[in-house]
Amino acid sequence: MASKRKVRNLLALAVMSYLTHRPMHPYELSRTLRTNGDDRSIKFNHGSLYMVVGQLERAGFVAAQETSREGQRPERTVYALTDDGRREHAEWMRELVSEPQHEYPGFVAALSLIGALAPADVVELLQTRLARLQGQRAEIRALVDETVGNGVHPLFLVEEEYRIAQIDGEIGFVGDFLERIADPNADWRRTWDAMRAQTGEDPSQ
Amino acid sequence: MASKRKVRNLLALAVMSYLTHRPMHPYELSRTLRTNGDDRSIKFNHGSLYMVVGQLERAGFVAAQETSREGQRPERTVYALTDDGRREHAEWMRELVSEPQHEYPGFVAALSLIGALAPADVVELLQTRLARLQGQRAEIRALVDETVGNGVHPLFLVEEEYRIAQIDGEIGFVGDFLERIADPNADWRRTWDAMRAQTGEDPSQ
DNA sequence: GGGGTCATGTAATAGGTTACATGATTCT
DNA sequence: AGAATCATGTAACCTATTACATGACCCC
Repeated sequence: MASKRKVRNLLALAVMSYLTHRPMHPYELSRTLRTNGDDRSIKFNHGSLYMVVGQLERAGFVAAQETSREGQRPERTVYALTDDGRREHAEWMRELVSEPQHEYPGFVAALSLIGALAPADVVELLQTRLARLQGQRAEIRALVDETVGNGVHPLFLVEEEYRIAQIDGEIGFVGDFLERIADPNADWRRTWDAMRAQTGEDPSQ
Repeated sequence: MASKRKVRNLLALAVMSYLTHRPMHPYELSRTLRTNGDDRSIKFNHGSLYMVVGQLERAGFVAAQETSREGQRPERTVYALTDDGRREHAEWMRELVSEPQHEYPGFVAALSLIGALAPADVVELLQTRLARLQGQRAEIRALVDETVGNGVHPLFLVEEEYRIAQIDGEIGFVGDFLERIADPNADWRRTWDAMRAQTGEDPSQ
């Protein structure tokens, strides 16, 4: 099922999404994505956009429609979604919503190698993380509240609610982990120290 | 702070981590990563490993130490961590543990564009997701329990506990979201339908 | 009317994945 | 002894990011 999509970059999904409504030229897409704040959810930079549009064109999901000129600005190529593109877009969306994907966040990588650090250090680092997580949570909450205050329905910010749920899960995990290793006599802490003694690590780093 | 690391690929972090203990040649690294199950936490494929080792060498974090030959097998270059490499490794680990990074999971992208799908459909898709999340959770739990049953201390699987915490957060979120849109007369559901009527979407897809 | 910034895109470079290649070992 | 798989690496090909380029508009 995890089909071999011809274009995998999620920016392409956003492009197809906007082209569902009406044809646009790349720069307009770029603007729209930025002002809609989609760049909080999808990695985006100016250069990649043109690349992605090119890929979509080669894949037959969008087609150049006309090249218009307005005032004395350079010519712009307007792209429209093809029928194939419409199908691809819907299918991809459905897949993303229904099938959890295996991903590789940096924190997971670090956790899997955490034995390399001294537990006393890790306690400090995790406390820092905890504070920052709480800060991020507050920022997101503020952003959502402000936007909703301006009359936007929370449905349009549901991805931010998801982020908050993830942050809360992480805060819980970090708290638990800290409890297990903060006390120098705790089981986990002793195991950790013992392992590092074995492999001959410098206990101070 | 969020320094401009010369090598950003997380696979490089794992490589440096293993080279902390002793010098190895790339193929041995490859084997070790696989058998230790690090490929669950760090994206890994055979080809990238050689690339990453090359990058690390150019950056001065590892150095070719000797080329050994065993039996009639091809020659292998053994790499050792340099002092710079040791510093970089420790610093990077500390950064990853203490600073939450902004990342771009596929589900967030889909959520931010979710308005393109019909709410009735989304209900179904989310139910499917929920079931799969529960399946994944059970798999991870089983893996952890089995490994711990074999005498491995749970400290060495802490990244899997983190995954479970994230999945639990996601399950909670999806459940809430479903409640908000499952009932055709719920506030969210009506907003959603109204928006789609405005932009003239086909209600059946 | 000159200095910023907006609008619009292309080109150069670096990063990552897949495919290919080849001798050694093991299995039947 | 031929087939399968392990061991080991290189090369070709995409993908993605950064840097460069250039005319228009706007402010003082």
